[in-house]
Amino acid sequence: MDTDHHSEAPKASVKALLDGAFPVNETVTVEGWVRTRRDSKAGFSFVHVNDGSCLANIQLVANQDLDNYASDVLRLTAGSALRCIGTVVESQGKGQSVEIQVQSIDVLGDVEDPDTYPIQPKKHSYEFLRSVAHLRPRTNTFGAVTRIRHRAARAIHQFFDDMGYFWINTPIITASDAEGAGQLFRVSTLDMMNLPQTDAGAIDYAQDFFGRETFLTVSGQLNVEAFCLAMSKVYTFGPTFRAENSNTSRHLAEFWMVEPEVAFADLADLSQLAEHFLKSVFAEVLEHCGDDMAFFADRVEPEAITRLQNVIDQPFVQLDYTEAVEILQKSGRDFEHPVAWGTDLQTEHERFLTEDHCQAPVVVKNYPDAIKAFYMRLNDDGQTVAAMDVLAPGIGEIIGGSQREERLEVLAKRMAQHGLDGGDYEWFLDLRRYGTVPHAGFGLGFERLLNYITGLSNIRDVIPYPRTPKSAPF
RNA sequence: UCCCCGGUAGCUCAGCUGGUUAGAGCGGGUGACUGUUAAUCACUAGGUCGUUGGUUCGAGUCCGACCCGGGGAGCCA
Repeated sequence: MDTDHHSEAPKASVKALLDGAFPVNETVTVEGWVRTRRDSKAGFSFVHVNDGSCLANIQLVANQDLDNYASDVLRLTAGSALRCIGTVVESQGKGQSVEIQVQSIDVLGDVEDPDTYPIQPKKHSYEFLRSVAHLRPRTNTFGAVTRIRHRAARAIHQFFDDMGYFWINTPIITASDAEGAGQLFRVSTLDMMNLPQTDAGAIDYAQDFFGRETFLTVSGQLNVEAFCLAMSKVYTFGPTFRAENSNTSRHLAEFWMVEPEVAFADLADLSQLAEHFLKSVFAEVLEHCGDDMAFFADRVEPEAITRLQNVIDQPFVQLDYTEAVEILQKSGRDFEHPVAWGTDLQTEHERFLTEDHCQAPVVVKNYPDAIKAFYMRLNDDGQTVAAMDVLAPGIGEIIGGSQREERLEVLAKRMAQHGLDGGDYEWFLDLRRYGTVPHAGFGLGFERLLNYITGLSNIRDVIPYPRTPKSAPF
């Protein structure tokens, strides 16, 4: 337990101390960053210290008889880093069960200019905190986000592991565009000031690093399908890149996506998987991040905890796209965008369905063929595909998925209709030539999930370093 | 990319229809007081009002352009 050769006292995280892992009268080493300091002229100071292990701080009580009381303790300000050796004692004050009676305190790093240190014990705007992304982990809010993000990621892996899925690390660099649109980040080592050209005057990508055009992945789905049709149950969980000029609170240029892919499964199996998946992750977060969730319920979104519990307790509402259109048309609402069968649901329509009509997560299934991607399975009606979106109140689309087109002829025809070059996708068609089976999968935006869990409304506040159009600092 | 809104002290903001030396709270410093809890009280330091043109006797305030940020829309996860 004692890995610190500077002292004999075992290191104690703030979380362990407040959990009662160290008995009263034990001598421990506490390390962390000062949040607040209050001095008593009776001859001692209270120093609240946070080490990120939990939301709460540990209170140090430092007496004036310490050698460095005047020189160091009285000069501690928010953000100072310290190591302290002290005794666990029952607190004489209210607000905490135990505190540390300091035996020695060592300032590891003071704050150069306390007057301009950005993180103060006060409310800051999220916009301001984004401008100090390297310091915002020291705030209560971002610390809580960080712990919940970790727990949710862990819960996702746990869920799939329990269900017999394998985690597949699909490539970040890819030559294909899974969405069929020009929205990719180019990966190149060519000298942009001196681009090699072909005889025809085009850029000669044969001279580029990979000998062809390459991009950052927009989805691991196509690659993971190959493993699905061998391992049966697989998923990806990794960074994803979209070069869309989207300036909203729900879009990032770099985000993390979870994409399960299941063999021998249809759309009904998939929507059931999505529901179990979300419920499992929410339950895990509620169980393990109680303090952090209580913080969000108190400061950010009063319903943060209750709505997660409601999702866990209630079955998701299942709607056919056609049904959803009818509900919207009969709603009597004066929508800005008209509702018509054959057009995609607009944000205002999705919000009505999930926030007003159902007041719960909604699974909308079987969309018109024309508005969905080429790889989605054509239904027997010849007009719709076996696609589904899971819509969450306040967030909108959180999951998008489909049963995949496993029939070679139908897939080839759909690819041609979408103008996709068969050559780059021959390997994808191979999967339909050799032992094809019905299979299905979905994509979940990890940050959107975190927005829903925490109640934070901006996606830039649930990822450590947000990348958005015209913005990639730090 | 489109439509709105904004940019004043380290932070959060106020500053009316243009008018002398631009204000508050928090934070910082100093002092008082207290087993304190984002303590309290007093004093104090701190601002080329996003940039740049223009209108005017006079611009934080009005107009144009640009930069940056936010909200909404589209696209999507």
